[in-house]
Amino acid sequence: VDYHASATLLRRQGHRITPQRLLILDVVASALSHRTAEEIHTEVVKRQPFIDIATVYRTLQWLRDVGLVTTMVGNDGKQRYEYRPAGEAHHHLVCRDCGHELQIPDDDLAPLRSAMRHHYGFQVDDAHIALMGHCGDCLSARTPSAS
Amino acid sequence: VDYHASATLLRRQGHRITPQRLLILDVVASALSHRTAEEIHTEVVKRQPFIDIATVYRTLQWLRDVGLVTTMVGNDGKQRYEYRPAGEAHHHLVCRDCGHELQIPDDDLAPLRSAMRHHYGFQVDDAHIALMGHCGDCLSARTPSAS
DNA sequence: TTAGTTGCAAAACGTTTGCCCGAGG
DNA sequence: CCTCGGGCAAACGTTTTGCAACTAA
Repeated sequence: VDYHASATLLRRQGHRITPQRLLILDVVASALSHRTAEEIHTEVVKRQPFIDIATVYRTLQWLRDVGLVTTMVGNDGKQRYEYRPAGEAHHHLVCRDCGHELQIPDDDLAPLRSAMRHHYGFQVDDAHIALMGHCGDCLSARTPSAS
Repeated sequence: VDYHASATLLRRQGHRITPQRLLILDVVASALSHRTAEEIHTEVVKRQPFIDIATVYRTLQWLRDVGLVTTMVGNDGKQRYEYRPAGEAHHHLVCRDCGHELQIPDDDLAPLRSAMRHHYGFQVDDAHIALMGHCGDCLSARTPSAS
């Protein structure tokens, strides 16, 4: 993933680009879906064993502040981080069985958003939403008699 | 709220109905929206000062197990509990500004659910979903120039 | 009576913070 | 240089757990 340009830009803006920050950014950017701080730290330590998890937390907050990652709380209560340099709204379908995440475009939620706006005057966030459920593979693998 | 019948049924099923459990159930059932364990404990202690928060946690888990309350994690990472004896699917619009919760029927999410089913073969859970955003009151109170 | 529940305290867990050294610019 | 970020350890807030006393049934 191309985060090199972002790093250069950040350095020009006065941010310090350290090996730790680059490594953590690389791990987050290479991940395919949301990751917890601990998962990221585990991956980071494989390459640089002395990086502390506190550094991971601080760097993830920094990455969120500068707009390179977004955060969300999983249904396990843990904070999860995802690389998202541009601000395109997108959402997730998370399978409760296999844990697989499907990314869906904001267009799929647009009708719901406008319905909520009209029915209740409520403006649903653009920020990404995770819908829990079961993916097609797990559904077909399931016995019809089971709930 | 009528949870007396539920309590009677539970007792008949071999569950022990203690004063603590009845009080905690009453507090949860009287709440108008999702509450954290600590909020529930605060309310409980007003009536019975010696009830420990550990009892609140254990009772809330028990209430979830027997199907009288549902749980969800707020975007603050805290677990939140809501009295819901029947299984009617319903969802929430949570305002990020004032914290107000609007209950919406499952019908509002039905189109989205069927769209996800057809587009991605994904079965979105019936379990209630919280959509974050801003309610009409807070929107109109907001300066147009603000984000 | 007796299995299950409570209160208390301590542990567990994810996350944050204070400190001082070290490295980036 | 001089400021900011890093490692370490300790603090933090929420939730869980071990245990002895107790109580609902």
